[in-house]
Amino acid sequence: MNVKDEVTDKYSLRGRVYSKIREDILDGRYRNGDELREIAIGEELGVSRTPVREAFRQLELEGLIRIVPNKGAYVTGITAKDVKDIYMIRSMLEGLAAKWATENITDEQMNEMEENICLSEFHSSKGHAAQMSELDNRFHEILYEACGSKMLEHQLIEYHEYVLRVRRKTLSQNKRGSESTEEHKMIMEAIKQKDAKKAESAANRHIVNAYENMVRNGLKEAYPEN
Amino acid sequence: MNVKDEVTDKYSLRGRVYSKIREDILDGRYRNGDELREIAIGEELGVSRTPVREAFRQLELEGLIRIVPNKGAYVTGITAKDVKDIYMIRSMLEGLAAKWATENITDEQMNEMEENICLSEFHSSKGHAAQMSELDNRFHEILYEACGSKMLEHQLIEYHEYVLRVRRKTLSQNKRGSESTEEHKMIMEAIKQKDAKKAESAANRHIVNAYENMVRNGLKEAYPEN
DNA sequence: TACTGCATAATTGTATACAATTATACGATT
DNA sequence: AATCGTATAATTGTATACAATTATGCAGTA
Repeated sequence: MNVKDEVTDKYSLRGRVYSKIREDILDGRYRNGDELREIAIGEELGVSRTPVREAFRQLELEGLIRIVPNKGAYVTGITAKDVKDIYMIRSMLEGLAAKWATENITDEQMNEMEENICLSEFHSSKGHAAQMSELDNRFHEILYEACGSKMLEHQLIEYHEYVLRVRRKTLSQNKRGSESTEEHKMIMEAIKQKDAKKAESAANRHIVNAYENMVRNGLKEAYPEN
Repeated sequence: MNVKDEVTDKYSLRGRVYSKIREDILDGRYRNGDELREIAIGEELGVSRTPVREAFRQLELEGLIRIVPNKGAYVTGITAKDVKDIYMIRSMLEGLAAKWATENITDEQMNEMEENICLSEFHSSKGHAAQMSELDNRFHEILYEACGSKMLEHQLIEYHEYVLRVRRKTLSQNKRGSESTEEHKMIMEAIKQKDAKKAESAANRHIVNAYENMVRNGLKEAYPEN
């Protein structure tokens, strides 16, 4: 797949409609139990029902809405507990990815990981929040690619996307930045040493720490209790 | 939600068209790289392009096909390695579910689990393959419900569905039946004793054992190598 | 032969029309 | 007043029409 394809894909109507509704659910614009009407959403986005319906089917598969046949689509949303569960699940899977990466990472991926950490240390010291966020995302993407499993990569990307939205709700703060980079470094070094156990536990802890940081920054207040 | 809703739900939540195409991919009728044409599949199933397109969007989200805009839908399929990866991922998540179940299982769920194992022992001794299969599926469903996490349950059901298809490809054999029941019993007892660690490791091992049994029964021969 | 350019066909993307189902309003009946 | 039944409206499910894009075949040319 060349670059043009990727761009086309990303901005195609299909993707756009799906992404928009998904974002609105994860951002809390549509709330738990809200009924989504095909025509209303279509008009809002300037499209017909067809692309909206296709998006609905995807959202249902993802568990964000529930479609009752011949009745309608109802937002399932996510609660504070869901977010916690996702982080716990992700902690395990991220550990598995780190473990597998010790066997499967390529030299090129290893290099990009080291470069990523080097840059993170720089921008962290400067307090560049936007760059830090970008580098953090990229670190995890590299890890997912490096695990050598299409299935695990696919799964982790899905959870990571959840997290990107959730994080918007909590305050971004750069104190976590240096801690996070330090943890990335530990994961990277364990992978470099091919120490599977160490890589796994470091990745486990990293995600749990990220979650606990979010809780301290008002996650509970941003999501419904149940 | 009454019974009728559940039934309706079961057959349309993931529509008929989606299920059929998915099955055909997982059963190997469509092979890696095959191009799926909306009209052809629609005619085969006696529907128009609209439901087929909706199914395609879902299958793409699941990673079973890849849609290139304005070109077509191409089967991604699953390889022997994918199956292995899924089992390893599922092993971890099933362990997590068992761990969480020690805290969240209801008396009713515990009872059904015990009943399930009792029946499994009976049908195993009689060599009733169909009942064994049904009871095995149900055991895992109970475990997923009992973990008390919508997110984890959703995820495990998805993986479990994969497995249902995959298992068809390997010979079902009843020697595994008694072993499997024994393992279920260990998981159940650990949950009953609220021994989280024991429950987790027992569930981990159970899934790994199930995978190894599948390998012994010709999994590799049933799927493409890469 | 190999390659280019154009016309045609095939396929997907989107909008719309119609059918099936469900929700709602309102009058009749008790 | 409350309830039931029916007519109407609203909404979803599916099919089809048309537009946009891509694939294909073929004549012409070097």
